[in-house]
Amino acid sequence: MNKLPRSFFNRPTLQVAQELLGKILVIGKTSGRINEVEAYIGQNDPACHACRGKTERNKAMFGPAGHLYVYFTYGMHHCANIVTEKTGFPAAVLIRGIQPLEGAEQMEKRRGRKDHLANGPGKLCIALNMTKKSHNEMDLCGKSKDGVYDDGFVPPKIKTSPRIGIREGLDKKWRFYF
DNA sequence: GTCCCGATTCTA
DNA sequence: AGAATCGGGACT
Repeated sequence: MNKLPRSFFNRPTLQVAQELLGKILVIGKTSGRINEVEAYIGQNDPACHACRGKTERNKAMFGPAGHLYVYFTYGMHHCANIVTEKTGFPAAVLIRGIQPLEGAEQMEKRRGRKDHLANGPGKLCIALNMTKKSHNEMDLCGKSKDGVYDDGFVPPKIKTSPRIGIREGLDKKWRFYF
């Protein structure tokens, strides 16, 4: 399996988002195939956390591509994104769903159930044990095994829709899944 | 310092 | 349809 290099993420976000579908996200001893993502792009995207500028929370989005942007929301959930585009341009791809591969048993334990292990951004962070404290700003293109891998899998026809759970920017169909 | 609400999830 | 639950960010 090839680990995706920083150059993969340092490209237009919509392209990165679609090409992430079918790739394998590895975090610690758990992994899964990405099957749902959303793009959040820059200061002109009203749904993007960075639309009103750089803050302590969203600063990872302004950093180099290939790093994680993990944030805490609704008082109880974490969501994980992979930063895209050049340093200084705030954009990222939210990972909304994966099909569990390695460590499924561990994921079942963390989730406390055997189904719906990682079919949502909050659930996925629980399954992979990702938190803001431990994973925000982590580099996925470094020496560590954590990262995104290509095993040659080609996803079926990609579907699109408006992004989930937002109030503005519903005109953009930046959710991709299969 | 205060106030409002969220890129969610689960249950009823 | 509604609750759970708390930190960030906009604003006083």
